[in-house]
Amino acid sequence: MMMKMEDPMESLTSFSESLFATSNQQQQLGFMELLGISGSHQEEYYFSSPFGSMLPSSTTNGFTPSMTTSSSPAAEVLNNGPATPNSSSVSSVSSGGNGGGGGGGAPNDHEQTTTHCDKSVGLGDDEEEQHDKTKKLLKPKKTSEKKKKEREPKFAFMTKSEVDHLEDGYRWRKYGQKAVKNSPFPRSYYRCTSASCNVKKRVERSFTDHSIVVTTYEGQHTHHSPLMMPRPSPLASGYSQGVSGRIPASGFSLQLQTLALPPDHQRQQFNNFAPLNCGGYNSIIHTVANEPSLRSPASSASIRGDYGLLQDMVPITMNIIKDEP
DNA sequence: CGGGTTTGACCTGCGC
DNA sequence: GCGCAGGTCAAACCCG
Repeated sequence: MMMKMEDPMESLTSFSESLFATSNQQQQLGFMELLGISGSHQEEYYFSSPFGSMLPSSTTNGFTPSMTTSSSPAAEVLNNGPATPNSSSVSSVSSGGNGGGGGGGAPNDHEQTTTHCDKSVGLGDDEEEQHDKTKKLLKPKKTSEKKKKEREPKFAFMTKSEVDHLEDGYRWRKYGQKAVKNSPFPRSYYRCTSASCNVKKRVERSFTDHSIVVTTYEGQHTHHSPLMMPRPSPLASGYSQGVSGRIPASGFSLQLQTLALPPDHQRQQFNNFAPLNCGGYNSIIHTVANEPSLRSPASSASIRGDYGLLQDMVPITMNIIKDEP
C-alpha cells in the first residue's frame, strides 16, 4: 500500500530530524505509551536500533528516539545509517492505511468470530458454495463498518538481529505472511494471543540489509506481558530478576545484536534509544551476541538476568531524551 | 487435543 | 474501471 522505498540516507535524515523535532515534546514517554498512547495524529513511529552499525556514531549525538509527530498520514520513514555499506533502510510506512484487508474490520480475535453473520442462512448446496459464502459473509461486516477504521498508532523498530521474531515479552500468534514487493523477504503478521488484546505487529527484514529486522507494532496491549508474570520459565524469571524486581507494567525487550563498537559508543547509542527505557517503564533492550548459543531462549534468559550490564549501559532515567535544545 | 504455523484466497485501498 | 500490493481470514497442517 503506502510502502515506498526511499533513499536510505534521505530517510534517515528526515527520520532523525523528525525525531529531534519532537523529542522535546515527548520526553518522558514509555514504550507502551509510545505504543498506545499517542497523539491522535501520530500513527507510526520508527525507531532505529541503537545497536549494530545501523546508526552511525556520528548521528547518535543527535538521534533521540522519540515519536515522530508527523501529521501526515504516513510518517516518513526510516532509514538507516550510512555507517556501513549494508546499512539498511526501511521503507515504510504506512499509516495503517489499509487497515482493512479482508476481514479487515476484525482486528480482534473475538471479533473475528463474527462469522456470525449468517453463515447458516441460505447455505449453499455444496461445500464449495458454502465455503464461498462463508468467505463472502465476512464482507458485510467490513463494509458495514466505518469506511475508515480508526488507525491504531504504530510504532516500528529496526533491529539488527538474525532472528526474525524478536522476543518482546508477549506471546504472538502468526496469522499471515505476505511477500513484499521489492523484497526477497516475506512480511509476517502477528497478533497478540491474549484474547482481549488486539495488538498486532508486522515483522519483515530490510531488503537492503538482511540483518535488520523491522518490527512494527500496532495497537496497545491491554494486559501485562506474559513473560513478566511469575512463571516457571527461566526466561521470565531471569528477566524479572533482571529488572531488579521491578515488574514492568508493560514489559518489552528486544534481542539485539551486539555492537562492534567501543563501549562508549554503545552507551551513547543506547542512551539515545531511551524511549525504551523511559517514562518509568522498565523496557529493556538486550544485547545478544552473535553466537547461536546466545540466541537460545535459555541464553537470552541469562542475558536478561544480566541487568547489570544494561544498567551500566542504560540509565534508568531518561537523560538523553530529556536533553534540552 | 490445544495452540501455533502455513498458505491460498479474498478484500480493500490506492494509483494510474 | 482496472490492476497491484498490502492486510487478513481460515482451513489444513504441524507439533508438543
